[in-house]
Amino acid sequence: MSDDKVTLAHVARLAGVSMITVSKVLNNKGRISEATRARVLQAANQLGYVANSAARSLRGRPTQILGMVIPELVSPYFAEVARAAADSASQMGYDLAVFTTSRDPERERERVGTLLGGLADGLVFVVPIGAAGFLATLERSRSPVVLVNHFGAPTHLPVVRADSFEGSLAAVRHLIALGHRRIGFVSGAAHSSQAAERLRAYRECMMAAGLWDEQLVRPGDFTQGRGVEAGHELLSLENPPTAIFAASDLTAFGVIAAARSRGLRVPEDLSVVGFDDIPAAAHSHPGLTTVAHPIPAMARAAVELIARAMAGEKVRDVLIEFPSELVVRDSSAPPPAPGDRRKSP
Amino acid sequence: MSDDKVTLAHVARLAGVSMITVSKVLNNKGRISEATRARVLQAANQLGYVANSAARSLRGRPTQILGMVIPELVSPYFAEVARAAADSASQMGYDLAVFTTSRDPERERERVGTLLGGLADGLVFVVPIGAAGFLATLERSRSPVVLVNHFGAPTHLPVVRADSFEGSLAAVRHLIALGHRRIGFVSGAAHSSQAAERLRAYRECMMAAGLWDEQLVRPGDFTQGRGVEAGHELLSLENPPTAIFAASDLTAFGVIAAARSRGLRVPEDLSVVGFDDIPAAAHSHPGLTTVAHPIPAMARAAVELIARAMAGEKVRDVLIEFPSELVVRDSSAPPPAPGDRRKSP
DNA sequence: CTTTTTAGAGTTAACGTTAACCCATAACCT
DNA sequence: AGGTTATGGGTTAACGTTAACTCTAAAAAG
Repeated sequence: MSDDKVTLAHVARLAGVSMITVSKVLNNKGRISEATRARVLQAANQLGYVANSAARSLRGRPTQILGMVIPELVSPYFAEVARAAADSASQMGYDLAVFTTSRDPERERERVGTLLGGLADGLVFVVPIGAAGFLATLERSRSPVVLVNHFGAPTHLPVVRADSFEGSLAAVRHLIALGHRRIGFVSGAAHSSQAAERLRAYRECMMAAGLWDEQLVRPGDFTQGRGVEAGHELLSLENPPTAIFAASDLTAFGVIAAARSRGLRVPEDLSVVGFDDIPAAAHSHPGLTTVAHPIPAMARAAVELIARAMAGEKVRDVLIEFPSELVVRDSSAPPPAPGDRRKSP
Repeated sequence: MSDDKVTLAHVARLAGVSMITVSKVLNNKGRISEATRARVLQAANQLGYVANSAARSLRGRPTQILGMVIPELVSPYFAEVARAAADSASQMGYDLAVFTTSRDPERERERVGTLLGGLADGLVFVVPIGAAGFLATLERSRSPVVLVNHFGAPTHLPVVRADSFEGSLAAVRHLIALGHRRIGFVSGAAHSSQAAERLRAYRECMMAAGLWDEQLVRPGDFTQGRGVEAGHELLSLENPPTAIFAASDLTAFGVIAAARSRGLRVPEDLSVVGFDDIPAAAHSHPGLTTVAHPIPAMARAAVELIARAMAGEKVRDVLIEFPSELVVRDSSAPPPAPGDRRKSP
């Protein structure tokens, strides 16, 4: 009942021809008579033959597969990136093989090797926090590689990324324009260059407006849980903020949860702005004011860049940067009039 | 500057040893002197050597990679399944390679072949609408395979799935218990067996309660857009429903949007219940009453099953079914008192 | 001082597929 | 008839890696 692997040899024997003939039929190469072709296809079907892609790719054939290495799929941001890329790839006739690495550098290296070592024709590498230590290796590789959201060490590899600075600037300016003077900030993970950009924008803007106060900045890690903690920390200050800018939407949700648990209303008592514009931001109540990365556009650009590289085009040193954009929803409003604010316990 | 692929041979030449020695060092096999080992590692590093996984797997070595073939990542349900599986796999020391097929049967076959043909040690196949036509082929394969959410033709392959019937029953009963008598239903995609189960539960429950009316059932396709349309259709009936059960959360959001655009409040004027419990369901306003599949548990079960199969255990004919569960939030409430309801234009 | 053991390295062959040739046969020219 | 060209198909030799041996020299045992 259960054969082992079915190989070309099995099909060939059943069809009464050589392996090569089978290979030619299956790849539509060379000249084969209709009769032989039919016999081979029938035999292949009967045996349930499926080509061994490892052997095939070892022989140097393109696989029509694009690889993606991404830190994780758990956070909505990365999930969005993966699905957008899968979409774009599919539209261009490629399939996307998505690998997660849990941010383990050893795994990153391995997975990149797996993909470039024959499995995939090209690689989209979504750079994790802290960037990869083996970009040099990647540069040396002949295979087309595109880095997504790389902000680290300079490289000749093509990069597609979304700006975090301008969008963050817009967010803080928005809050200042609404009349806020005490604006808290919950930052992203320590080694994320995206997080650094967001903090830099906040700092620059606050300093320029003469509103800078180190107490208003709390470390974060992009998670919701940390948002809750940081929210409580900020709201416990003796001169608490009337608005909080969080470096991710999840963190912003955490801040909102913290505020509510203290009896504060959003946005009447506290304005909250997030970053990422994950789908939940639009569906939450109140709708979350946030900064959006154009993820589908980025994904499309990355896939297109890969395709161009595979077509032989030179893409060294290409850098495509997408602007981030402030999306104003309902979680930001003017600060409460002095004395009008509910006191948090 | 740019070498071609770096192979064992290159490393071997640089280190002044044979390829085999290099292989042994890199795989920690055989006896190698410390001096040689160090020399080889240094050479490998210097050249940026990465093993060619195609060749390696061709040779029969396990890859520590689990494959997942899934229709798409665009809908939150599938995205959740993928991320949960990646999580479980990672915890068990495996990596998950996720392939999307856009529901193209040809592609499914190809991708399954790619994965089983050396790339992956096992396969989690999330069965698309209408099931796969090549389960027989899969059954014959020696590689461990688990089907997720398979409801189609009987198979000996192990299956992990979530029930849709009981949860749907609970949802409709919940609405009836609240006092609703006119309960609409927007179904899922035509060929989805999950959708069929949900419809079957609705029909059975409504008939048992003497509330069945064919007019109240509208075809759907799991999308939000179709939810909007179907919502309008149902609310335009001369005797419109006071509650609508949608076969997916996205569709439910569409129904809510339709209701709001007609000036109806949810849940005061119209109760809405979804299915899936996607993350947005918890964050939306009002929180969506819905039926939850225990996706993380399913994913874990699937991965564990694969692991057991790889360990040699017999898993033929295993069927693990998880119950679905009604999650009551704020989008369902008693129907408005007669005459009290806002009229939709 | 010979024999046995063992550490350390190398040889051979094979995994499944296919590119690049090569070899028949038959049909077509001049 | 002798040569040329299609046509249909087979041979050979890799792709990069590694399992299972084999070989060598030196250390340990007798």
